[in-house]
Amino acid sequence: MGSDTAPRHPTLADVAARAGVSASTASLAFSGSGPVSDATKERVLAAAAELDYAGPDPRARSLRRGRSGIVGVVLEERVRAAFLDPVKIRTLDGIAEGIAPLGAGLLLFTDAGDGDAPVSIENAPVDAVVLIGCSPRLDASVEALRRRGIPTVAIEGAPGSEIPEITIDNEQATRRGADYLHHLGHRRVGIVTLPFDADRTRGVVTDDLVARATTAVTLERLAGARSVFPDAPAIAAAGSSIEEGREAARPLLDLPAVERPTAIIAQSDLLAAGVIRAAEERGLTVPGDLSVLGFDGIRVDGLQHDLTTLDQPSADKGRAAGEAVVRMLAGEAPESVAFTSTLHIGDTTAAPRTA
Amino acid sequence: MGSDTAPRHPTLADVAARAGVSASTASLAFSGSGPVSDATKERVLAAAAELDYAGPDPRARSLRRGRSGIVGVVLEERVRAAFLDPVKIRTLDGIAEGIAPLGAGLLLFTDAGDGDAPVSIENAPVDAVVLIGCSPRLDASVEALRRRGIPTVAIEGAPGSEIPEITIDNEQATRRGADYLHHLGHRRVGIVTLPFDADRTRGVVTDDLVARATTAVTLERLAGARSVFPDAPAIAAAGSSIEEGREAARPLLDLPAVERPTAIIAQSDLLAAGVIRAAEERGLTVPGDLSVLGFDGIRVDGLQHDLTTLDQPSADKGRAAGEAVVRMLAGEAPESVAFTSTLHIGDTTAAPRTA
DNA sequence: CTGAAAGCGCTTACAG
DNA sequence: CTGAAAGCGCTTACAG
Repeated sequence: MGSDTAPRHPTLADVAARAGVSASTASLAFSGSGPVSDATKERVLAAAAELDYAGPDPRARSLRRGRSGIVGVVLEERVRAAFLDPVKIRTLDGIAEGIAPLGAGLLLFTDAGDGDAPVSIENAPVDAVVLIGCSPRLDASVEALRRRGIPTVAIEGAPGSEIPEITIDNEQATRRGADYLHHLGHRRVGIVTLPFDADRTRGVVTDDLVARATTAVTLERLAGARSVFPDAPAIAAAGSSIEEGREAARPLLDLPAVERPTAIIAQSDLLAAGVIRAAEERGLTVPGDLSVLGFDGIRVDGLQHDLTTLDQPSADKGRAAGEAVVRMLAGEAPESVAFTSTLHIGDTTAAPRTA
Repeated sequence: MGSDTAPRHPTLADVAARAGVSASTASLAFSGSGPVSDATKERVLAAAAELDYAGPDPRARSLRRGRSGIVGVVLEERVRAAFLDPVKIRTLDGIAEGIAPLGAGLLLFTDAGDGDAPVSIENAPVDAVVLIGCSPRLDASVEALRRRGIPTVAIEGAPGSEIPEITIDNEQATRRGADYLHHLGHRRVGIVTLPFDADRTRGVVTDDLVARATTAVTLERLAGARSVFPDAPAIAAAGSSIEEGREAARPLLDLPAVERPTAIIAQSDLLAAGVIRAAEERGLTVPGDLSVLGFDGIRVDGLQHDLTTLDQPSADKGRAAGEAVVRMLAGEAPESVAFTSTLHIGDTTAAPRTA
């Protein structure tokens, strides 16, 4: 017990001292952004090597420069949930591609609303942010980022805010799918929806739930379905997963045969896969006894059907968001981008048996 | 043109001034980590609200505190490539789960070797790092992180380094699969491998290539296969993808029928799927004309077969790495973890026709 | 409970 | 080409 305890890592000042130059000069030697003689530069680098100096501290550098070189991606809910959702993965893939010119890192975190977490919307050291997906907390997030002065772009669901949005035609696309079911002869149709709000309330979709909804995507797809089937009963799931779809389908499928829907419109492919599973568990065949329409256009692992669905360009959306970030960071004005989904007719829809 | 141009964001000092307290007190009011009277705290918060202050700057905070609250994940090659690889996705998922107690963000970047990029191994503002997967540049990465004093754990492929490793039984598992093929009666077996080095050299695997290899996983799986089939010809792919597998299978499948392998051992499921596609393009049936063994245990999108493969616990590996990070950050000594893969017998392997 | 001071490690005008 | 100085915005002992 005597001298220094923790073996402190060397700093630029240490390197400068050893090289016999000023800190400014040492800094220049590292950044290369100034006139330094080759001899001096060599001396600094040699000193750094001798001290096992790892290079300028990124924390100090980013404080001083005001930029961190990091682009944030804000996911709703837990980060790991996103890794289980093929749509999110494809979107992330697109973002990574879009921001590639930046050489920036991608910081993933959530808008769980905990501003005290080490990394959150309120305090993440990011130069720009992409908000992904229909988060109920979106308004608060956008506001927090505005206060921080951080360029932001939202993928889906920031209606009314000032930030650029990357969207798809949720309502029109769903209407197109619903129209198709209608043309096939379906009249009793059920809907399985994504969550409406931060609480992710499960169960029958009431007027009240709709009125208090904060998730634009859910509302838009619901409106599209109801524009064709105004009275279609809807059940809200708590998220986009096969299991949630299976649960949500229950009240619809357990109705007496004469009341049971002949078709179900699901707001995501994973939900649709759950609906199909629920139907098959009850001995119903798809599309014989029940037609099922999805949304997304992903391939669902293990699903034996070619799902009829609205194919949306997830990766394109991500890339557009990434490119918007690059533009904003360059001081340009980014623009919102709207993509279009296409109806893919698979083998999970057919005319109803009793048509 | 006169006064201030850029509408500077308010700082803690501004808030303190407006609240009529010192910066120290204002800081305390925000962090909550000190004794401040309720009245003062309220005054500070009110001043902050009036100034639209967004809270302490994370860059300054992390410089001062010495921690960023960010865990880095280093991927080989481009970030977006990882989003296309199911094994990586499952591993990331596991890491996210493992570090959940930290509330930390996950910063994804690559070890592309460009230390001048805004975010790289040399300068990423991270508290700890997980190196994922068999990177040829691993040694350099580990060394850079050691110099920076950043706790590091490697998933696969850091033999000989001082850092904890999360591994699986690559050699033994592959040997188990090869044994199974041998028992089925196969004697002419080909191998399609992952890359051996940073160059990702494609083509016939020569002794020279093996001698210069820097990717442990590739070598271990190769050794496992050759322990059963010492003379098996091997073709290296440039990555783990269906297309690479398809290409790599070509020289093996284009041999005259009497020399053509009756079975191919692929070092990943994606490569195996490519091998199967290549076989079917040539009118060969699997497993009738060719048995195919994979590695990973993922479901390959669009593959009509139930692949015989070595099922490895990717998510578990990620979680173990995340937990190791949490332990290191808590000052505990982490330990290496070795997982075991299991042989899954699907419908892509059978006795050879000429057995 | 509150304030003055130092300092985290670097970069950037500004002189020379 | 090089150096002295200021400051990025905060937090943390240390006094009081």
